[in-house]
Amino acid sequence: MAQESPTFSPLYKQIRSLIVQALEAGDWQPGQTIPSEQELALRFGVSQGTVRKAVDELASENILVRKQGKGTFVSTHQDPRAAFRFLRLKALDGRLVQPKSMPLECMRAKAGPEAARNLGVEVGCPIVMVRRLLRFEGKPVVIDEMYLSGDAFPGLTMEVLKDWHGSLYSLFESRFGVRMIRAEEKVRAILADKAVAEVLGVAESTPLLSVERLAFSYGDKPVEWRRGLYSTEDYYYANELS
Amino acid sequence: MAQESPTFSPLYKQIRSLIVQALEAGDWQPGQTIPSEQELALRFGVSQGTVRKAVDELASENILVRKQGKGTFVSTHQDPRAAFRFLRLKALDGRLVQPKSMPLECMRAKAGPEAARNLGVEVGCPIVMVRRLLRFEGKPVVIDEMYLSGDAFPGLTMEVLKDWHGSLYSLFESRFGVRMIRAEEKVRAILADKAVAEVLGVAESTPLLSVERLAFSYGDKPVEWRRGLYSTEDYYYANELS
DNA sequence: AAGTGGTCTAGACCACGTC
DNA sequence: ACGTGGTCTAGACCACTTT
Repeated sequence: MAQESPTFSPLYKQIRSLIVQALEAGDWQPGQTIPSEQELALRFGVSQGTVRKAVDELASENILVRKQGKGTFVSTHQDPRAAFRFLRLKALDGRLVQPKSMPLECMRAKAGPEAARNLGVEVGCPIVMVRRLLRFEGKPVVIDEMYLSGDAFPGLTMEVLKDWHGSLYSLFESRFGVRMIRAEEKVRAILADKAVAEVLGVAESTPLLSVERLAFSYGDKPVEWRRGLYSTEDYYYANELS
Repeated sequence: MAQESPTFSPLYKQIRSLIVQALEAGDWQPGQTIPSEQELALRFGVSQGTVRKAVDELASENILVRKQGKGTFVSTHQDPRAAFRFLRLKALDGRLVQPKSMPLECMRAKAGPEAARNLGVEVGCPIVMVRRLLRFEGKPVVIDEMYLSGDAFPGLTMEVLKDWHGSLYSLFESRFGVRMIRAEEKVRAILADKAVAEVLGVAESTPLLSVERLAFSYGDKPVEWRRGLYSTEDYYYANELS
């Protein structure tokens, strides 16, 4: 037999790709259902079982959400329960608290070497820098500074940020069509400098978590690089190992 | 029809339980293969597809490992590549480094209220306390203090710890038959006190990660409660969000 | 060649939600 | 009653490893 599959890819992986392409193209919007498995099977010319395996994989990656009896939905950052997915903070007693975001600064700039490397663009490309404060139960807990590809976020201004009540990722999703799929975080411990201490309402030299995040959209494309400083006097960063 | 399934449980979940029971009973040892899907299907009187679904789930939880053409294996902490699973530290440049463990203290005691609550035992039950230092490339980076149910770890002494070259979890697995399946971690930032600073070779009041971990064995039984202090001058705590 | 897991199919039936 | 996803089956064939 000819060994004709050095790039062998199972059918369900190809179906998976087709579904992701449709999501990227905006054929199905966040929060809405996608066509039924039967219909997708017909459309793609495969059996329902093969579509099922593709959807299973996307559901396990939190890109789709299955609901028995109702259909399969495109996951959305609008869902308030999804907020914890990308902000792993819990109150010391384990409670999940919904933070409120307060923008501090929003400016357009050119990518420096570090931002360019992380975002996978050329040095000097247009980017947007956003600084904001997160309050939990009224108390400032997180200060974030993030860098976004300018091209992907036209018209992102201080006013837009101020008018938005919800998570940043739900703004990105609904206003700019940019959906965060996964992220990598690097956590270290640092000391609060004077400026940060003032904003967070803690003493200078208070220990803080430094959480550097690179967030990816479809196709593992990096679209956001951010660094957050977390005060962990009343909250902790929760993680699950398995 | 009678609504006879308030406690409905799919067949594959039951098969999953049977497999976990066999693992708990020690029928199949870490690193070894389990019987083939065909054989399990025969033994349990279900189709191969149902066994497959059960095994799929256990593989996704890192309890089993599938290897095409070879069989399905019981995962083991002996595998050096599995060390990162429960110790999420990488060098600043992203390299994975294999740490060396150095025991500092090992004593038996009675559970205080906090340890008892976390381990799910009565106050006063026998426990073992272990303190140890982790070195990465010669440098001290982590100091750990852990509490274990005394009953589950008979004969765990300083000598045993000193003689062991490998991860603690591989020692627990091979010598005591206790296998860690998953864990929850709470991460905060704290300041090094004088004693800790000395051991880690950093200045007093250096910011450190405080990583509190509760580790579970089969059946979500808590068996280890530990707190680690991580120096993040040369390493970071890596996490993947999705 | 034989044995393992991996993929794909087709069809039956169950559980859940909506009409 | 109907449509959706969820489970279960039986069988065929593919890809990988070992004998």
